[in-house]
Amino acid sequence: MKDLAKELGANIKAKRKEIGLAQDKFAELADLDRSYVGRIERGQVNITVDKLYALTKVLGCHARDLLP
Amino acid sequence: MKDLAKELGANIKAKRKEIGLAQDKFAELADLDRSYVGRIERGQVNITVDKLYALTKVLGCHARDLLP
DNA sequence: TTAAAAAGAGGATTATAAACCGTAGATTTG
DNA sequence: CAAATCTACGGTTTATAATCCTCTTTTTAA
Repeated sequence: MKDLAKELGANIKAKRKEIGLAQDKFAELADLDRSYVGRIERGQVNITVDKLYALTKVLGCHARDLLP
Repeated sequence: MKDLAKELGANIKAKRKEIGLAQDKFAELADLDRSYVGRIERGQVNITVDKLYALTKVLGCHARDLLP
């Protein structure tokens, strides 16, 4: 599970960088806590499917593109 | 979110049926509670990514194949 | 080199996912 | 038909996802 979260987090972060969006702004747009988004990107937490969708919506991609 | 869970649940159920696996046995193989798997299939709960993977592992498919 | 912006990190709390109990109702099978 | 099997469904409890708040560290730009 730890690997899964890490890979997913890395993918999310990469996508965010690609867009040139600050973590801070990213969290705000996804209506999530900034520190939590940080934990997600670092792979420290196991997120729910609806949070995953909240993120992909902002990133402008599909969950498929982020899952390992 | 409710729609998301419902669609995901329906996809999981369909895949399980396809394999000819009982919900009961399915839960056991995925190491999840039987009643909880029932709720997942009915779209009543918002599951975490690692539970999603636990299910796909048993179903012999990828998360991509189940996500709406 | 420094100030400001951005990301890392962690404790404490709240919300909710997931487990653990069961019973009722279908559906199938002998 | 009865018995066995499978699913729906709900209440309660436990584990943990997610929030909120704060401070530190790193990065970037001036």
